[in-house]
Amino acid sequence: MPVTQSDTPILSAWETSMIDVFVRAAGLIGLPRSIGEIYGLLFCIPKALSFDELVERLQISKGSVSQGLKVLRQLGAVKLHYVPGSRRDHYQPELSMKRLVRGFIKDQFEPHLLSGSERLDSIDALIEGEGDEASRAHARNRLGTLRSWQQRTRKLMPIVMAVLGGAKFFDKEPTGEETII
Amino acid sequence: MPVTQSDTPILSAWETSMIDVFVRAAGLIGLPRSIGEIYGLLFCIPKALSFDELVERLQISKGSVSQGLKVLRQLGAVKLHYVPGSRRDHYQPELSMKRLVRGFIKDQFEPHLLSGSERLDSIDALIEGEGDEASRAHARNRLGTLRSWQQRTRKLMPIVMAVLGGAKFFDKEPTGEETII
DNA sequence: AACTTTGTTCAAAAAAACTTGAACAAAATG
DNA sequence: CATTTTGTTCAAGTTTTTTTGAACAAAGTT
Repeated sequence: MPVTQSDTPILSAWETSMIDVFVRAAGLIGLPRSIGEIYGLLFCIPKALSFDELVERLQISKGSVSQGLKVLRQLGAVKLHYVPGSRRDHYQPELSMKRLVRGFIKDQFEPHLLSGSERLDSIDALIEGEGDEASRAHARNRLGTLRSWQQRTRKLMPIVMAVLGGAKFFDKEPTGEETII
Repeated sequence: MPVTQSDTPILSAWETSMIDVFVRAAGLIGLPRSIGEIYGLLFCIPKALSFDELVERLQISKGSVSQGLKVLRQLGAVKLHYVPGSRRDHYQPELSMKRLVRGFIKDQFEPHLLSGSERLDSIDALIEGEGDEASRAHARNRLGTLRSWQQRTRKLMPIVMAVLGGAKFFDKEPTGEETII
């Protein structure tokens, strides 16, 4: 018997649209379509879904679902949900924006910031071994600009988290311990 | 005469490292390597560079430079700099982090947020035409979550800009008009 | 222990993104 | 107005990323 596309659509119209939103959002932050689809479907459905249900309803390969869930777990964007009487893993979406953002920053952003600092130090060393004093001065100056960008980015993170959590934020400097939102 | 790689390197060691930093940063925000290279070189050099100088020193094609500069201009990440006696365009990097970030948000982020709002409205409509009341209720609920994420993202932007500008930020709510950084 | 279920891994295929360079347009120059 | 200079466009080529699916591992069942 030829395998035709089932005539009862696997996803409803609103689910398809919702998943589309997440696919685009994933693209925006540099994640593959399949990850957007997986999170999107979990976001739509009231109950926890198993691996197989994701494969079947999204019509994507086991490989993609396996890798996609791995990344989503790393990011803290999905949670394992125990389902009595089933030995399959079941997944639910993390719905706290704060936790989602924190996971993303921790996993994708901070590592780059960190390695960035080391790289800047090594550039500092290279500068001293090249050119005349005037051009070294300019180079040092630009490196300083870059360092200030890094610092400001670092300072920004806790503020972002605070705003998202609705929590109070305290500046680390003793001069201005003021509250935000 | 065979064209061998010139033996006077076109980029010094520190410039190469610095450009590497920008190439990685570009990747982090979803921009191609060539754009990181172009901005990176402009960032290193004290004087404004012409189109041709970019092609020659970076050893990339005219096409890449042309497209790269187009994007960088859209983002406001480079500025045209008039050089007397030359009819070539000369470019300088935008060095204000605040302006760089604003350009990026305006160009790459806001459009998605906006179209996102419209999409959410159309999902709202789709929900009403499907399923039983219980599942519609759940769907509306999740849509609400998504809307709240959008709103919070929107609220975040001005705060980010304020922090980057070193300017004072005032909460819109009359309850807490407190200062930050 | 053999078999089934559940999920991972990874090489190959497919798709997407980026770069190149030749053809082209626009404007200045001789 | 022919020529040169300057830069853009876009089809084709290249590279990178993503997806697939078959082979495999781990753990539960009979």
